[in-house]
Amino acid sequence: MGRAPCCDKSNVKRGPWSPEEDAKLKSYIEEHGTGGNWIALPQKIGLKRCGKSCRLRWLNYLRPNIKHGGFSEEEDNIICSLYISIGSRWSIIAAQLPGRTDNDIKNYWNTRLKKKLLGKQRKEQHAARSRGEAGLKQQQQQDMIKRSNNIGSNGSIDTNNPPYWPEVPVMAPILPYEQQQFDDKDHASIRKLLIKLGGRFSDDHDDDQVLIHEGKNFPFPSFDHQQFLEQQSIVLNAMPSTASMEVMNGNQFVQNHQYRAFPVGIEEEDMVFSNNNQQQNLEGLEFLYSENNNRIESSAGWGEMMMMSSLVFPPAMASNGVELPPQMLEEGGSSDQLRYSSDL
DNA sequence: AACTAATTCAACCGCGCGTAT
DNA sequence: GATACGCGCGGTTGAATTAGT
Repeated sequence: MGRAPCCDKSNVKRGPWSPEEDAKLKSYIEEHGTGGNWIALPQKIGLKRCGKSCRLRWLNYLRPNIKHGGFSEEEDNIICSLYISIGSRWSIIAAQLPGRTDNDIKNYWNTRLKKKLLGKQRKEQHAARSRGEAGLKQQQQQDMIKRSNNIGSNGSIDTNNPPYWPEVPVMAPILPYEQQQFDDKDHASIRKLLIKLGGRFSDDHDDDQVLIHEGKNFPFPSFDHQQFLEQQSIVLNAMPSTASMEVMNGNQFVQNHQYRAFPVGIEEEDMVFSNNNQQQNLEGLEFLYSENNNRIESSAGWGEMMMMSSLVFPPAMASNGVELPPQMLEEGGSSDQLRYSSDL
């Protein structure tokens, strides 16, 4: 035999609460309290609601000093810390965050925090894989330099032997959130990552502050965009678009720089587009360069332009152990091909 | 502007537990 | 000890909103 329902479902109102219902419930509880019996409460007030529904409405929305949204970094860290030690005990976690309800925290975790954390985790895995492929990439970089010689000093291209475009790597498709499976393995790996981060969502130091900046507010002058682009323009015309700072791999601060780009020697009007929209969207061709490992992290583009996503930067950084021949910089990196945004 | 997909979050559901009888 | 009942919790649903095409 099944469990008896807590109320007559056919005789109670369901769905969103009206302001009138809210007012009735709020004023009654503020004046008389709950009386220790939620089931009997709606009858006393004259509400056609299930007692459980009244309780939920009061606890999650009507009771005083409830905060909605706008979770702080500190709250994120508390949630993550507690999640490590006790798991999805939302009511206990909520008890540590004044003004927050278990329902709110649960929703926040499921819709945002978990995703944020999984994104961070996948980035770490990606970086780890890339470190393993460093040797192979170095070879590709040298190959690219050789092929770049086929760009003439006037910017024209030897069509029989065009500049090097590495093949686009086969990547696992990024599924929409609903199609991603957060099974026990994911749950375990999230916990593992959180433990690694010391229970904090953000792995910043106590005396450091993690800052996310975009566009012209980017405050880190130590990265020389002009020099960087001059070095890279053997392959690309590029201009800085946006930049951000984040923390990866525990304590290491990393600056990411986003650029708009197209190959050197290929002017905008020379690009082959499969439709007009792509031409209009040329400005949207972007890639993200990570100072951390001297490589492109990601890109956004259209149609044929997606080949950009596989570009490996020429070994301009000393850590690669390979240096660009000076004449390459002169040939490909002339200032008229380099567009630099002073807005940054 | 219209349509679709993705995201958010309030509300619902059913189960386990504690307590009164 | 057995039963009934209400409370509280975590998981899930679906409407509303927002973002993307």
